[in-house]
Order: sequence, then C-alpha cells, then structure tokens
Amino acid sequence: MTQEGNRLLNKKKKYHHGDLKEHLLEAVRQLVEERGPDGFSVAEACRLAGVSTAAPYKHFKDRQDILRGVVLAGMQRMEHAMQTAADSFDAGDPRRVVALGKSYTQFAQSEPGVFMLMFGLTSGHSNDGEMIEEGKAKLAIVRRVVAEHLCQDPDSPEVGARAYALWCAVHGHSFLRLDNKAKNTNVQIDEDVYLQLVGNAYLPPRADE
Amino acid sequence: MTQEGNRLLNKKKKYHHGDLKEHLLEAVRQLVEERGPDGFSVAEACRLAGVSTAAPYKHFKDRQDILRGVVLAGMQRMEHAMQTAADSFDAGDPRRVVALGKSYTQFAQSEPGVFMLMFGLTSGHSNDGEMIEEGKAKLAIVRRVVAEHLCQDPDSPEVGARAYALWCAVHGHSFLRLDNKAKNTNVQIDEDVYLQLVGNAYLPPRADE
DNA sequence: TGTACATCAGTGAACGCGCGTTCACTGATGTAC
DNA sequence: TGTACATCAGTGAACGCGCGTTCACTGATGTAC
Repeated sequence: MTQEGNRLLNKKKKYHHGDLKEHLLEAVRQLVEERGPDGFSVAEACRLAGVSTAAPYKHFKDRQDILRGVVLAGMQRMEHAMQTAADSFDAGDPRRVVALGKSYTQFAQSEPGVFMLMFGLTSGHSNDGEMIEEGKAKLAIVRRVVAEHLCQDPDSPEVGARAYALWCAVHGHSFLRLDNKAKNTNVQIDEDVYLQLVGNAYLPPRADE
Repeated sequence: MTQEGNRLLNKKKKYHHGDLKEHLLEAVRQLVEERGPDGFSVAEACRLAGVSTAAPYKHFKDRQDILRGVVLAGMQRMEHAMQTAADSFDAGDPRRVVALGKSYTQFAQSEPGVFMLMFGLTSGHSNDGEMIEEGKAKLAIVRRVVAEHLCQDPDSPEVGARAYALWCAVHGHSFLRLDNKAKNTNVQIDEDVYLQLVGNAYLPPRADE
C-alpha cells in the first residue's frame, strides 16, 4: 500500500489531514445542497469536515475563495455532463439536442444548490476569469451541436442566436422547476416533451432525415 | 388639508410614523436593489427608514414576513406591467407577444434585486398561497395571449405548452443577462431580435396576416 | 369646549448567538547528513 | 540506520461584529362624556 493510500485510509487518526482542501469543498457542497446556496458557514463546514475553524485559512484566502472552489468544480462537472451528452449522438441526429438539454436540466435537478450558486447572482463571483472560461466552454458545446445540425460555421450569428435561445430555454426551465414555480402554476408538460418542443422550435428536423 | 395628508407631510416630526409599514417595505426594496437579494438586514432597513430596530415587529411577524411583503408587491408590479403590455396590442398582432416578453425582461432589468428574490430559491417563500395565486395570474396572461393568437381554448395542453415555453425563454434570458453570463460568453444578440426569434419559434405568424 | 382615558405605534437598551478571521502554538512529516 | 532540523498543516482560544428579537416603557392620538 502506498503512503498516500495509507494516509487517506487513516485520516481520522492523523494530525495532518492530507487532503483537507478537497474535503472542505465537499463539505461545503453538501451544506449548500442541504440548506441552499449561501446557507452554509465556514464554521459549519469545518465541523462537518472534523477540523478546527482556523484550518481552512491554510488553503483558502477567505470564505469567498472557498465558495469559488465549489462553484468552479460544479461548472466542470456540468461541462463534462454536457460534453458526454453531445458526444452520445451523431451530428444531425434529432435526439442529440434533446440529450444535451437534458444533461443541463438534470444537473440542475441533481445539484440544485450548486446550480443556484453558479447562476444566482447572490454570491457575486462571476467576474472571475477562470469561471468565464468555463462558461464559454459550455456555450461552445451548444454552439457546436447547433452548427453541425445546421451545417454552418459555429461562429456565425445565426448559430450564435439559436444556441443562445436553446440555452435560455433550458436555463429558464431549470429555474422554474427548482423554485416550484412550474408546479405552483399547474404546468403539466413533461420534461421530455418540452425539450422536444424546444429542439423542434430552434432546430427543425433536417430535410435529409 | 386632510389630517392624513398632514400626517404624511410632517412625518419626520411626529412620534407616530403614520405609514411605517409601507416605508419599511420601500426601505427593504431599496436595500435589496443596492446589495442584492438577502443583502439586507432588518436593522439596516430600520436605519434607512429612520426608526428603531424594534419598530418593525409592530407590523410584521419577523424578518421573513417583511421579505414576503416585498416579494408580493414586486409580483403585483410585474403582473401589472405584463397586463399593460398584453393590452397594448390586439389579439393576433405579431408585436403583442414581443411586447409581453419585453415587459418581463424589463422588469427583471429594472428591479433585479426583487426579481431574484421572487425567483431565486434563496429565501424559501414560495409555498405561500397568495404568492402562488400571483404566479398563476401572470402565467394566465401569457396563456391568454397564446390562446388568442392560436384561436384555441386557453386551457388546452397545446396552449399550455407554448405559454410555458415562452415563459422559460424570457425567464432564462432574464437570468442570464442579470448574472452577466450572456455578456461573459460573448453573446451578441440584441434583446428585441431575441424576443422576435422566440415569438416566431413558438407562435408563427398567422396565415391571415 | 375641556378633561379623562384607552389604544397602540413608537422607543432604546439589552439579550444571546453564530459568524469570519487572527494568533501564537504544536506536532507529524520528509530530508540531509 | 539514527539523529537533527526545517517545513507547514493542523489546533484551540479569542476577538469584535452585526444580527434578529424581546422587553418594559412612553407619548401622540381619537373618543366618550
């Protein structure tokens, strides 16, 4: 057994935590899911990670910096899910855009706290360069799918407009689901039906299929 | 001059505030706009209203109750704006749905704090009956516009699906604008163009026009 | 019109609380000799 | 292999802060007589 593995297994007995940084981010993520975005405190995360309240400051500048780590990790998970969805069908397959949309709404539903943290303007983190790059990468996936469907240049305004419209459609839907607005207004529509409707509206089935 | 009017004009000199309830709600609204949703405290609102920190409890049960008043007033303002927009064009006029959408996004942009409070799940107020009725009333406006455009029953699933899709489209767009996600991903599209695209996608121009 | 009184919207001081952050410290670890 | 030492991730106690809420109170108001 490696020393690293050994350290991880025995982490409770050790003075040095070993991977406190990751454990803290995970603790915060859990709290955010349990109590909502900004429903966590540094102190509580420390308790959950079994560590003194001063420990985080060896790894993070301040509370905001911890939050930033949680959000960034969330964006990476989401991007990965979207990439996987886009890769699971060929260009032009009508199921492709639905799968991509579904990866978005499913992320929102499986990690509502992190999702709200990423997109709610509560925490004011959005000017961060690394975060902006992550956002661009995600939109680029949508752009690529749209471009390949329309057989156009991914950078054309036409593709940009439709990709943005698709983004708004799944984003709005995700939010309205999360805060119960859809349920409370008796919206009946099934998610798959909705995604299909959206896909058809912005990317009509191609003539050759 | 009425005694009521007199009291309002001289409110600074009076022991009894006269309309503290309204002034408090307005103070909270201002703070929410300045510092974001949940960026306010009861104490600060009191300072802004020029009143002791104990005063609010003569009018509101607790902090949550104050917030509820702010959100409810916001929903009423928004509903009024939507109603006005819908009323400004005849059924079938292609400008109608664009105007309705614009009333939504404009509310979000002119009162971002209140908008986030209404739709972010941060504050956990959504199960309130009166609030749910407000939400239904707003969706009903969209339903009516869609139904009149399609010449269908407002309660049909077809109308419901398109109305919901329109809602998601403007809601998603509003959020992505507010938290700078649109700007940060270099989305170029003009709002009017976007709204037109959405309108055409879900409510294609009628044959008779 | 003048007076006594009930009402209740306000005051201001105080409470206990949990927070984010800092500080001097401790002790486990890996490395050089 | 054994020892001395530098490193630095952890501790735990303490800080000052602003918060939401409560309490006994005060004094302006409208009303009954």
